[in-house]
Amino acid sequence: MPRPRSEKARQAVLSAMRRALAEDSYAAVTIEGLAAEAEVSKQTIYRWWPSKAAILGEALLEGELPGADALPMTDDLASDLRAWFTAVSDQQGDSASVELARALIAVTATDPELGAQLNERLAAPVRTWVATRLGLAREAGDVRDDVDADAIADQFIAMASYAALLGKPLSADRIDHTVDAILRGIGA
Amino acid sequence: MPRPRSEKARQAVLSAMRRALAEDSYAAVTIEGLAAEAEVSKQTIYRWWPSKAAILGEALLEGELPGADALPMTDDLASDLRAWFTAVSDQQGDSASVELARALIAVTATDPELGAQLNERLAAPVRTWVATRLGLAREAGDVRDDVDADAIADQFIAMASYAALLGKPLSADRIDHTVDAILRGIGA
Amino acid sequence: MPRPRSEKARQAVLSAMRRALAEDSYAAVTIEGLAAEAEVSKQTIYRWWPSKAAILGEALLEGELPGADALPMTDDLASDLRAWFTAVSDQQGDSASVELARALIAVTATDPELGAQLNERLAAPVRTWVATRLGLAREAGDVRDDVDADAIADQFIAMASYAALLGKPLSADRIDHTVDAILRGIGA
Amino acid sequence: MPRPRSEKARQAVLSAMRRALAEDSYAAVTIEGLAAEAEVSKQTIYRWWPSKAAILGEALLEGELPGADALPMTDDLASDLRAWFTAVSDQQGDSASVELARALIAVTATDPELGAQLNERLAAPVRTWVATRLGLAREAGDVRDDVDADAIADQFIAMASYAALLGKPLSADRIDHTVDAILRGIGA
DNA sequence: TGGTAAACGAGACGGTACGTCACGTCTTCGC
DNA sequence: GCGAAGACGTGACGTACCGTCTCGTTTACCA
Repeated sequence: MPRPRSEKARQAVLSAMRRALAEDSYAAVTIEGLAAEAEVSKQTIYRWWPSKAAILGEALLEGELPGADALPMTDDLASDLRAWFTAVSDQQGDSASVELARALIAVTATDPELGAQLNERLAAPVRTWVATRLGLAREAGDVRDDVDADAIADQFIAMASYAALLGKPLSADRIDHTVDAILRGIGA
Repeated sequence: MPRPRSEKARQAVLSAMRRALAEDSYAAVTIEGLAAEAEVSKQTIYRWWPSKAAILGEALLEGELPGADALPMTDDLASDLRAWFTAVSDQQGDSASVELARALIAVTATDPELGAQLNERLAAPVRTWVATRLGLAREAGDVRDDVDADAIADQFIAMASYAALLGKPLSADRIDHTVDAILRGIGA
Repeated sequence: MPRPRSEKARQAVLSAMRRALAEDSYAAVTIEGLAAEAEVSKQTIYRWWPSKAAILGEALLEGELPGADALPMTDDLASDLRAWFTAVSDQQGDSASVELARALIAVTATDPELGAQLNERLAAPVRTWVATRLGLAREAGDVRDDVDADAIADQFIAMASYAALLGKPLSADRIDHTVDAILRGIGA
Repeated sequence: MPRPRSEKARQAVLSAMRRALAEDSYAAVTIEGLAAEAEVSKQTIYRWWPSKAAILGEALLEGELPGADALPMTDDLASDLRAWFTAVSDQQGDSASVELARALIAVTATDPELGAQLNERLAAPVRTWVATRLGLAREAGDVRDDVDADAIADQFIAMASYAALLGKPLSADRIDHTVDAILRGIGA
């Protein structure tokens, strides 16, 4: 019966979180600051989110997932993999994206429970893409039967995360090398 | 005639940091708490370290580096790689090691500069081990000439870090799969 | 056409105020708490009362005025005065009454304007009683012509208030002493 | 060994409390505001005082006690009493003094325990003055043997408090009347 | 007897102050 | 003269109420 939750306030907070991360490290973001930036009372934040990390989580889930939006599916496996790595690498040229990724990592390092949940959700698209794409390749006889798609996907995500963490996107050369080695590793 | 820096105090602080990390996340560790735990004044800490992260760095460098102490060098490449991944995976069964690794990641996420320095130092042994071991294998004709040892090493470290971050050590099965795929990827 | 003000809600609030004061100091009473206790919405309170103090005022005016209900009027002045002081002193044995009196004092200390209005109303019966009783005594020749009834009444109220404030009701002995001295002071 | 408590900070807080009371009611004074006004951190206040009331108490004890500094002791009892009431009445013309007195009353209404302690200390000089002065008068035969000095003193303080609370200082006329009645009441 | 408008409960909202915690700096004194 | 102890100003924490503002629901009057 009471007044319904203000979607405006919710979006303002999530957006403030994204803006704050673009300028500061996750550790430097304060709830006080978010409230001020979003022109929302602290109480409103505490009413709806249990922690700073939860706000980040929601902001991530609503926003574009780092490295999970470009899921190419042509009929050339090599070029698809290269395309994904390249997209990730390009995205890591944008500091806002890098900071989002780092924030996600920082949250996970501090609160593995929540981090795992977020990872679950953010990695899922990549995992299903890899599974689908490799499935097709296997049917085409391009890939071994015993290939473990999840292992490959985790490997991709690990490499992307590590690159984001250190702020060193994979170079085009290294992407080529890596994709070649992977293909040889899983090829029929 | 000044009194020289107290090595005892220094060790007490580093050890307090290690003990604190065994019980709490890096973010939950406070300088105030370290000082109390180490029975050292805050001033002593501030005199010798510029930040909490620096203490962690020094503690890491003095302690055993996670996943960098077992660098096997037999004449069987496959078993050497498996041995390394297994050692890392075993070490990740120990929560203290995991927390150290997570702390390192958290620091890097917050302060990439310092994180990169630490990473440099901690990853170096792994990188040189991979370079040396693959060099030998290449001489033996077991590995392609164009293999990029650093790329491989980074891939290893990325996978180990990601596993530590999520608290999900690689299973024996996945290690086998992964090593097989890598060998196929880089094999002559 | 509209729904009329709910007398039930009004009484619930006033009663909640009285109950709250029986357990806590006036400063510790909150409108939020009153609303919950009275099972009334905050809005209903704010619709009908401008302040917490106003609720207290109404509660006081509806309830029994502390020290203003026993206004004895026999033909023995000394015993009448003793009776009043004794009644007040007895009432101050009841903690609920004391807290009501303290609340009145607290309101007055914070908002002298409103406090004066309340005092006006609550003290009026005492003042008229003193005026009437002393008038009779003067006619009987028991009391000087120049006696200032209001001054005497104020003195009574001041003593009662001070006793309530400190939680030290006048002892029987002191009442006797005081009444004797007063009678000598105003006696013909 | 540590740094000793800063007397400067202490005085700044007490003085800020006195200034704040001169402008607002005690209830409207906030610790936050005191800290800002005194240019002192909240922590410093909380380190040394358990409550806002305690600050007021210390401020009162260090400052001039309302109505307790003019304790006349000539050889004319009537004029001494008149002098005291007049001094109190005059002091109540100064709004700062009135607000201090009201604050004291407000504290007592909220926390009778602490209020009683403060009252003890602040009333003591008056009580001893009354005892001494009436003692002299009794020796001179001006006053009855059975007079209860404490009862008289409490009566004085009650009247002064009540006047301060309502902001209605006793008029010269009423002082005369009152002192006359008291003298008749206690006179030999 | 059904419409309607105010009063109601519930509670979300932007705020302010609370009392606590840790920060990084400083001052004092003892070893 | 280093180091412990700890006071200091600063500022974020998470909580409690403030007074205002929607929300649907309920209910007394009037047509």
